[in-house]
Amino acid sequence: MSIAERKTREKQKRINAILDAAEEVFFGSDGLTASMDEVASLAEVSKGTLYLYFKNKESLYLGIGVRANKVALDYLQIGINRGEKGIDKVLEAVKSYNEFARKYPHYFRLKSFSDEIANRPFREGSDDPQMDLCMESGMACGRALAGAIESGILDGTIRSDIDPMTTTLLIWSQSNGVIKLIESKGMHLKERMGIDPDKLFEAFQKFVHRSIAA
Amino acid sequence: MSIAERKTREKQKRINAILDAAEEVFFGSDGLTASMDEVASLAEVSKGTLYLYFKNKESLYLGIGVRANKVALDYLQIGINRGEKGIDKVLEAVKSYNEFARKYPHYFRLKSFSDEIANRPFREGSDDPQMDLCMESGMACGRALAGAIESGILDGTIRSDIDPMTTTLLIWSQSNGVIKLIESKGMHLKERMGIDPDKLFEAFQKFVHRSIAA
DNA sequence: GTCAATGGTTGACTGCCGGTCATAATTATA
DNA sequence: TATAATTATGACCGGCAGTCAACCATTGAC
Repeated sequence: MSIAERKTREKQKRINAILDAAEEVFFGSDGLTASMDEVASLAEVSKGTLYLYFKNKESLYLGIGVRANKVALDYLQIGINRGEKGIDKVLEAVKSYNEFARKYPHYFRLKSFSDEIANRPFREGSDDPQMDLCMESGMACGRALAGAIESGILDGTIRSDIDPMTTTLLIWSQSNGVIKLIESKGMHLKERMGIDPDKLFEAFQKFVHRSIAA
Repeated sequence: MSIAERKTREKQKRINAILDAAEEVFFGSDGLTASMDEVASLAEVSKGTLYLYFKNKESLYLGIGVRANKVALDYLQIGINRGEKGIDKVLEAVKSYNEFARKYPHYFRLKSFSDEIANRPFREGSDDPQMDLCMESGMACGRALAGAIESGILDGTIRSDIDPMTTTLLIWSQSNGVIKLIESKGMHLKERMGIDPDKLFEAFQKFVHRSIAA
């Protein structure tokens, strides 16, 4: 160990420092002024070095996307553990995921963004390691939810005439859609339509419950 | 009429020509090479003129977003008319909206994008007419769906213990989420998860049906 | 301790693109 | 026809993503 290992460790430190800087710049007060030069200077690294660790700007976004996915997974897991029966696990997971989106709106936005580019058509052998990391961490979220649904079918709290995989995808994408709406409409919801965001999400949970409960 | 009217008509022609060019450039073979210079040259207009009719690039996107919203509304309406009872109207509308997204993937993508910027926080008095047009055309879609839901509650095919407005928002955002997933995962769905996109959407319709049917 | 060699780091530089503006052409008005 | 108003032009500017030839530090051999 020692030499080579220390190098790897230092490299990882560098990468993390760069990602820290990138988050600060990309999520900073004014999201428009997000230049690579700024990230470089904030990470106390030259621009060349930046491009040594990350293929391009998109790659940096994907790097943050990985972090976002990890936090999202944590939240999902918390929800899943909170629920007793399978159906509760699912509903709690969804609720917890919403809490994640509320608490880390930047992460949620970036997650959507990075999911989109990670799944972009016609990219088989990706030449960007961040891309693979991002996809893998994204799929982990899906697996967690799928596990909860399967457990619900097993313990009889979720109807058994549905395909677990299909249902996972549905609930996952629906959650993203609803949360995105809440995020983007923001205050407009309450002020111009008289709808409370929390109430809306509760309605979504009921909606899901009616659809999948045994 | 005559003079002033002719001017307005010609102006509108110009705007449409520019939007045609913009669509061709933005949606063209390689979406990456989408420069304003290119739009200008394709519209056979100087760059200055471009900025005479559209505030900036984003404004052009919004302009196309308006077109997208109009087509989407057409599809929704077709679905609504296809359904007999209220519940059928809703399910057919959703189905038809999915057909829209399949047939005009660019429009669907752009619709998401423009919805996002049109709803961006802290923009009250927008100084971009395209923005207002885009918002209005987007809301028209919501109203159409809301109408269908309300008719379903009235004719007893949709459960009456739900709030029409809330349900409209839910179904709308859920549809967007599911379609976006299908769009973005693309072939991955079938090839790597063995799931047929059409089957997935049918499952979504059933999901909705279970939740809102009386 | 010296000396390559390897791997890591730098920042000036390039090309491109969104957006502007002084000028020019065209059209309306008198 | 002369003048005013409107509409069109494209050279130009600033800024940014991404590159690259030169530079520096660490390492391991002798």
